[in-house]
Amino acid sequence: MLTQQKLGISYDLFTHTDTENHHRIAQDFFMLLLDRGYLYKEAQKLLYSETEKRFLPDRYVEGECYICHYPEARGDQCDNCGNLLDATLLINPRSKANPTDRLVTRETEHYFLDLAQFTPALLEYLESHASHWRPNVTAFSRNFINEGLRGRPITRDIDWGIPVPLEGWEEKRLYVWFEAVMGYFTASVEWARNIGQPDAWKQWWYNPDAQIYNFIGKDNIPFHTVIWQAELMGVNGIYNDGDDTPLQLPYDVPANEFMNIEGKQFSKSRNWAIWLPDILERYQADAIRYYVAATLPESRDSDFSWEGFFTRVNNELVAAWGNLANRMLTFAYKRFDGKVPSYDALGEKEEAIIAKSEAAFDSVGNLLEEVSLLEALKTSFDLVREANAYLSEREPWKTIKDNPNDAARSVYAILRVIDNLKILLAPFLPFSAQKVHEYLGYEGQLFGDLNIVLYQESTRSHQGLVYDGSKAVGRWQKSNLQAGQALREPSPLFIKLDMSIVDLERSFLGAVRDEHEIVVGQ
RNA sequence: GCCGAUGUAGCUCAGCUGGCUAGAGCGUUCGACUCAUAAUCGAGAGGUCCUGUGUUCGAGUCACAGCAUCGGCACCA
Repeated sequence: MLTQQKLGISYDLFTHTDTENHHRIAQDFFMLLLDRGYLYKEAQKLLYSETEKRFLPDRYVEGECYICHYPEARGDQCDNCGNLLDATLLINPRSKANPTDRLVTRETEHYFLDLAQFTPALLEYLESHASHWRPNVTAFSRNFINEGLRGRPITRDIDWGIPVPLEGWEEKRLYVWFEAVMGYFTASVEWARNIGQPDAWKQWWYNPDAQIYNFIGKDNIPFHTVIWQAELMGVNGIYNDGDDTPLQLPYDVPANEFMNIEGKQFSKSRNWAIWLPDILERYQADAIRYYVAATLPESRDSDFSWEGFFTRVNNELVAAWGNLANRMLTFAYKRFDGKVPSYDALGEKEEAIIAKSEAAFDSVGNLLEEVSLLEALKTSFDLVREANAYLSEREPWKTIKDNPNDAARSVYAILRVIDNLKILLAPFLPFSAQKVHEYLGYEGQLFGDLNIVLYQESTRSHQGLVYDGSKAVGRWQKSNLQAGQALREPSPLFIKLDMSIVDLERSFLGAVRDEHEIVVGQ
């Protein structure tokens, strides 16, 4: 949470799934689905470890492949012949953790979510959203459904997690994926209660105008486009006192592809990773945010490289936007008596560039809504470049000598464009937006505060990251910058990076980490 | 193996329902400027649009086949 706070990622409420609230609602979901006939019971055979006294998931099992007789086949798939396997058919199955352990096949009973019942409704849901979804998400989900939905077990023989609320099922728990996605719902209920308006969550879930977006990685697509929808359809009307407004389904599930590091996949265990708490000690949050946003894997996998970080931060963020803001704020502060210049009238060029920056509120706003974040960022940066080009043409540093009014007009126009850009870029660069806001002489904070709050329930407590917007003055609105407004003394928005960071950061990749030096974020 | 996505300048990526003399940013070359963190501005060079076959007056865009990368394939969260 500390890391998210430092990065400026805001949530109305970022909470846990191990709360009483979440447990209670997840159990209510389960019972309602059961009552309505969307769950069924079935016995299945699984491998059981007599020493560990528990059933082992396939991934913890190895044995001889019953197809090609490769001796090291995994429980779910054989790496030699590539076939998907049934773990209970493995020859001489053994536990990975404990190879001498004897595994036996035992029968166990579980509840299954009967996804097949939802097939027509799910397909209809998909088709009605396909036009604004990313192609991969739609195609993948459609295919997942058309392959035929099977019942999915939603309970497990484990001793941690949410208890199954039925007599005789005390030894079993709800399957994590069945209940984890409910966090979207349960968190909103918790939030409503926390702010003292227990029904406020309905403005998301029972409001046909609300649009729910779930941001995920591509590996989680079916959970967020099929299973969660089925669960929601199944509990339609829950907690709504007989009102027949339908429970809202996600409007968009903009799954991202994967971001690699220096050409290879992230791996925590091999420390092929970037530790946010670490790099937040060394770099500005906005620099990190800029690079990640600019290389976001929106439609294909992308790569986080330190050389890329270095060049994009220096040549784009610092050189284009940071420099534009700094050069004009400094110029105005030094040459116009520390004030936003006064001018008699704006010329055509000034009107044009201001109008263009104002029009961007619509275009960038729309791009953000459709989650075209790369394009949204690019659109704002195009404007930055245009502002720089305008300055080269108008040259206020020259005109100020013999035509101060002309210079004033130019500087005013660009300050106003900068004021607009501050807001247009704020979703990406909130911290530097705040700086620009202050240098321009405004009061107050653009964004509210992110607080880490301790919540007490009857038997336990948990922390939440909570956004308090009461002090926020930032709005998605055009600038109304007043001539004569007193500026504050500016300084550069961003720190220019030294080339040495590239080799330095690369040297940390894959190296042994000294755990004592880790700044733990959460 | 099956399914899906992706494959376009050195790098990162746009190109929706076929009309492109294939675009942008960065890098690179040349020139200009000096208000600014040696930042900025202008001009130029740079591409058998993964491969092959086909449909079409016309294909980066459609179809089929293949190759490569990534993900999913249901008890891993």
